Amino acid sequence: MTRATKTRKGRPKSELGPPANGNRTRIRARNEDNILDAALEVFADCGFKGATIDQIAARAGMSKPNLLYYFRRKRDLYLAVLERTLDMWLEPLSAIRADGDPAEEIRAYINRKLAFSKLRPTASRMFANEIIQGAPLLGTVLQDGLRGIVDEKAAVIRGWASAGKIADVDPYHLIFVIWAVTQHYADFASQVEAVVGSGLSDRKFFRETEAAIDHILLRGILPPER
Amino acid sequence: MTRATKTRKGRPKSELGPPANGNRTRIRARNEDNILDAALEVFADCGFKGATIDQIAARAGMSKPNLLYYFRRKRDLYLAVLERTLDMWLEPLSAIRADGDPAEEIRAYINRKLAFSKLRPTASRMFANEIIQGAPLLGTVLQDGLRGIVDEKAAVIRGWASAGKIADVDPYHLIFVIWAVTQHYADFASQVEAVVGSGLSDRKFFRETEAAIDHILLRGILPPER
DNA sequence: GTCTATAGAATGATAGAC
DNA sequence: GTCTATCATTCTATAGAC
Repeated sequence: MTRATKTRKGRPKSELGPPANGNRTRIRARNEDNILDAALEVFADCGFKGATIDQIAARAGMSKPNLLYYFRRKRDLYLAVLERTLDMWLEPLSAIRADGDPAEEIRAYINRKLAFSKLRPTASRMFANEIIQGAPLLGTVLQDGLRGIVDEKAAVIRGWASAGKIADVDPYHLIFVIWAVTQHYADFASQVEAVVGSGLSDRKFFRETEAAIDHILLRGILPPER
Repeated sequence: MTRATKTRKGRPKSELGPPANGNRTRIRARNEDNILDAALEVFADCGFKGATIDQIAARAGMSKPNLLYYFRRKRDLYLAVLERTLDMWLEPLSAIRADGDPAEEIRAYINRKLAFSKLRPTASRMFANEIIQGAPLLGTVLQDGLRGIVDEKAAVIRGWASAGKIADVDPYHLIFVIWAVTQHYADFASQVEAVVGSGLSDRKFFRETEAAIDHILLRGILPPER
């Protein structure tokens, strides 16, 4: 009775306005980009339910019905935004090379992930919002895409640990720690800003953050002379 | 024209139902607790805007108007929930002793914070939700209470570093790293669960997590023989 | 393709009986 | 203190003119 999953036809969802008779205009591409950019900001600031189509349309410089011409439903727009940035979110992990220098590969991974937090803090916050609430809309989409690549890279790191090239730490926890630390500076930027008055967009603060994280995760905080 | 900040009288907000003529019943205390417990769950799962009073009332086992008898506005309830758990959130940091053994104090702090993530994951997620969106409702309440204690403990940690008792790392970044890592296992539990199939409520996984975090943050991941 | 107008649903909050 | 009934608002989404 509840759970009325309405007309779910076999069509590729979350896509396109009316099936045009052959038009793939440049104006469409530009408007869709504008909408996705605007939606990212608003969803990150307000969450899915808190964001309104009016807000997003205003920020994209168009009317609400006009926006709904490109994305028929709010949920379609939400998922389109997440999917557009998913590759960027995964890329730093994918780039880990099994044949590189272990410590240097991990340091480079940390730095790539921190660079993502600097360049795309809004995308990071939107993902964080979705995951904190249990990924109710993204569902298994992210999770499925995630587990495979994480397992693969965890095996690589485990190999390094077995060979004594790095300390013997659980590779999954190492990955979680790196995610946690690097994303913290994007997701909780308002708190960081409130405490120290700076964020990653400040070049000096970014360098200090990178140095501190690299030091702590690679060398720990015990004094040099043990 | 926009921004119609309506009748904001000088009354102490976020409090109590009708100014009773002297009743401070036990039933009130019990109902308020039930409501706050239910609200915590729903706000953490859905965010402020996504949560509905109906949902919270149903989970608390009462009707919507009855809930609104105790908390006149949704926002009042939201802030009451956050305030009720704020002390618990800050306690692990407050407990750091300047006269203890530095490395052991920091390890104990990490473990207290991780224990909080295990015992109160929902409260952690609700705070995370609020902060990710820029703390629009909590405003300066949390930030003011936070900065003082953080500055104080950062000075303690800096003293340890200057004395060579721990490595020379920026104390603020060390605190941020500890927050990030320990809270990750509560806030992003759905992601952790999706990747490794466990969470902090699993005793074995909790011990492994604690060991891995302690190792990485205290000793780093470079191999023992440098 | 873009707009105005509006339908239809959900929800925060109140009134008033009991 | 608790309930039913309801108002008023906000919002998603659609219809249809241009």
